[in-house]
Amino acid sequence: MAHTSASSAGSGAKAPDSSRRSERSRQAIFDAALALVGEVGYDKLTIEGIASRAGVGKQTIYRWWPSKAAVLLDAFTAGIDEDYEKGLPDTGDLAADLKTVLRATADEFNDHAFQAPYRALAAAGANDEELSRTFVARLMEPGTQVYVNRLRRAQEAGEVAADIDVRVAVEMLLSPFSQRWLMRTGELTHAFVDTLVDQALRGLRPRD
Amino acid sequence: MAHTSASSAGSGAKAPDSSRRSERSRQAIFDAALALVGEVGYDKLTIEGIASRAGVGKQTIYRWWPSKAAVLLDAFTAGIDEDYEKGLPDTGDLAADLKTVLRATADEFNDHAFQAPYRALAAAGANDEELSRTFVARLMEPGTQVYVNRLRRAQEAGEVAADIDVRVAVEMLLSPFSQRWLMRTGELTHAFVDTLVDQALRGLRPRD
Amino acid sequence: MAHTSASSAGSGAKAPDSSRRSERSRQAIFDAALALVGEVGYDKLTIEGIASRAGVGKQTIYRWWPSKAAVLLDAFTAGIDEDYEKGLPDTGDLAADLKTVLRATADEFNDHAFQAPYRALAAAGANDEELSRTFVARLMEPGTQVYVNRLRRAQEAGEVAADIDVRVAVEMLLSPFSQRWLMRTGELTHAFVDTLVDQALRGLRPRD
Amino acid sequence: MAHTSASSAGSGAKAPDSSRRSERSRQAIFDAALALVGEVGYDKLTIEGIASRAGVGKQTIYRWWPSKAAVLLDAFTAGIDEDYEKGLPDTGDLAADLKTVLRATADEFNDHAFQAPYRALAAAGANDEELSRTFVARLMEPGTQVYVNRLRRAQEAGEVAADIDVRVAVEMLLSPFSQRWLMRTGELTHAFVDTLVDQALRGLRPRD
DNA sequence: ACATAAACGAGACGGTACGTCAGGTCTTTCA
DNA sequence: TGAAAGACCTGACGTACCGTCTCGTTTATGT
Repeated sequence: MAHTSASSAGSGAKAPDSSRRSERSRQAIFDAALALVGEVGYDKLTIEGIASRAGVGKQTIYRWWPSKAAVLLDAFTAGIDEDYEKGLPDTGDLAADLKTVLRATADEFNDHAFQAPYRALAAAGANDEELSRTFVARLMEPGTQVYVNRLRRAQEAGEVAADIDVRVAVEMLLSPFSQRWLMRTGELTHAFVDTLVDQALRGLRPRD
Repeated sequence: MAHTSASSAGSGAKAPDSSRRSERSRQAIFDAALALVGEVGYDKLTIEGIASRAGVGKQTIYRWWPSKAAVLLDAFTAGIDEDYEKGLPDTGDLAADLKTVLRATADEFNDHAFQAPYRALAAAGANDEELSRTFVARLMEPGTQVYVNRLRRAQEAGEVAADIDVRVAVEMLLSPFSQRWLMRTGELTHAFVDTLVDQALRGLRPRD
Repeated sequence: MAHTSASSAGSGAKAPDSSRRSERSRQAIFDAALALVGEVGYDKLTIEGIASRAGVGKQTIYRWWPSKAAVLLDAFTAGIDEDYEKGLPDTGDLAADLKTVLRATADEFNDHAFQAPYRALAAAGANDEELSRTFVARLMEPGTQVYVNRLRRAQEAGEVAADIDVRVAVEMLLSPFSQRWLMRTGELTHAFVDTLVDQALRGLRPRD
Repeated sequence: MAHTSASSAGSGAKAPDSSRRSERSRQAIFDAALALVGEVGYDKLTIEGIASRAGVGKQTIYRWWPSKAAVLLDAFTAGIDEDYEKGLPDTGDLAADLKTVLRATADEFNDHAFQAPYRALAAAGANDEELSRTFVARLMEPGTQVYVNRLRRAQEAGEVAADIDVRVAVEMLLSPFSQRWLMRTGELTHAFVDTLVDQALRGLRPRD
């Protein structure tokens, strides 16, 4: 998977030659950024700190990224590199499939190493429209899409009513989850996941 | 409604005498903070900027608040001061009541003056656990509670199935709304609100 | 002895009623100022520090003195209160008399408690003309004058040549002493004092 | 003559790379410091003021000097850079030679542009032992030494008695001069200089 | 293999804001 | 009503980073 910079622009400025880029530095910067955001938090994460920890000149960061948020976004997505192509499991039991996946996701979101950068990026996105578009497109949208696809298939199979807006249905499933985590309004337990799936699916079934 | 400072702590440090506090300065700081966050955004909002705009010494801000986030939170809540006691309307038609209120809320969230501080606080909360607790308790929880109450009443009236977890049901209603707005994953239109309410209620009805 | 403020001015400002002044506070301020200048040095001596140490409001200091230098000057002179009226001893042996007094003075100047405030005042005077006039008039001039008187008497007795400028002669005796101490260009030893007196007197004797 | 920074130390802190130093900034800082000390006086001289006037970041000053006194000392000595190697004139007439030089020095000390920084440094030195050592070594000692050398030569020529302590003799000549100026105890007129030289030399001559 | 040009590490630079300290003024409260 | 207490506005402190800009030093072709 290619990880282009978060800033695609570069209108007038002379672009650096990315073929001569030091892979070594790039990786060291990612490692440093992720380590530091976990240690000191996003607010105290600095370009200087990353450069110093990575054993890299500041200019090497400024040459390739426009902001610390962009660095972190690239670092995080490079570390994820997950395979959305498989899609959700489809055992025929929609509720069971959703519970399986969401329980696993809950465990992931409860992992400390994962929290700091993800939270930081979500927060930075709230105040920076361009960043949030990239964040959503790169990280959130693919994850959402697999749910949409799974529900679409269930809909075709008659498991879900035809007049259901699948997109909204997925949001009803995932947003309470994201919201609890991001705003710390509640724990992400397996019990919560189960209740969420059960109640969400109640409304999707075709009426008699 | 009393708005105490976001930092209730005061462990070892000697607290200033709040009875001698200048109400004039307090109000000027709130006005400046809200105006500036709208003009320059949260990241470029500075304590110095607030102090200067408010015609106030920096120390007067540091004396009463621990961070710019705390200032903004107090400023924002002081400006809201809304009356949650009335609760949601109850015309007997749950769907209609919810649509009415959520459409109005959508309009409010689409208002520019409201966006900047709210977004900023939500974002700051993501990286600062203590702040997020205050933010949730002061701003989000009361708003959520009125929905919980309304649904509880509907449940008692038999409009909503007895085995429904009302809290989760409210989250299914409100989180997609908040999420769309915060992450900019979609527009907050009246059509979206209507679909959301309709699909959410589908699952709540008692089964035949 | 009356200790008027170092700033005699006070042209337009309404003068406080000095008859109602708290002698208790005044003394506490002097004690605090002298103690602190010895502990932290002149540069880190602050009005707030003096007020706090003296258990006194800041305004009580600002009411009666215009600057920390003025406080210190009053504190120091109040603590000295020496008796210049006796004048120098006159045993008939000018050299012996001078050596006796200057050796004692050297010991005094080498005393730590004496150094800090005196140095501080001399330094402050270098940059503040008005203060230096007061400092000189109150502390240096009286001390110089007793030497002038003693030499004048010696001149009348024929021990010192009639065409000698006594004032300059005294400066030749005392300035090397002060200079060494203030600028730390040398030690104030008894040997130095003796050499100084001997060489200074050599030029004063009437010529054959 | 090389003018190294007043802070020779650099014990634990990592020293900046002086080969990359901006000569432009260095000179601008000197100019600003000297101009400002003349305009506002030493007490109101601030690092921020110097930086701003010099068009320089504050850190550029803090990187190279430990205090405003050190800046001023370097600025002043860089501006002097005088040539002590020539020594005092030696026409064979000691009194005339001394009067010539001291009259010129008196004129220099009466020059306004010279006064502010020199006074400031002398004063700062009184309260800061390390600074005073540098001040004396860099500015006062070389000036004193040329007098010592001249007198030594005169002593060898038999013009001055062999048992005279030349160092003390020079102090008797120069200290009254410095003292009058620093403490403002008198004017530095040519008449004063002449009297001083004449009376000082009276005691130096070999006895019959 | 060598020249050359770009990326690189390092870090000085002009700036902005930080959070703290003290200055000097003003108001409130107490004895 | 003088003095304690201390909140207030002001402004400088010394520090941390910002983003830009040289400096030599690799490094990686492309002739």
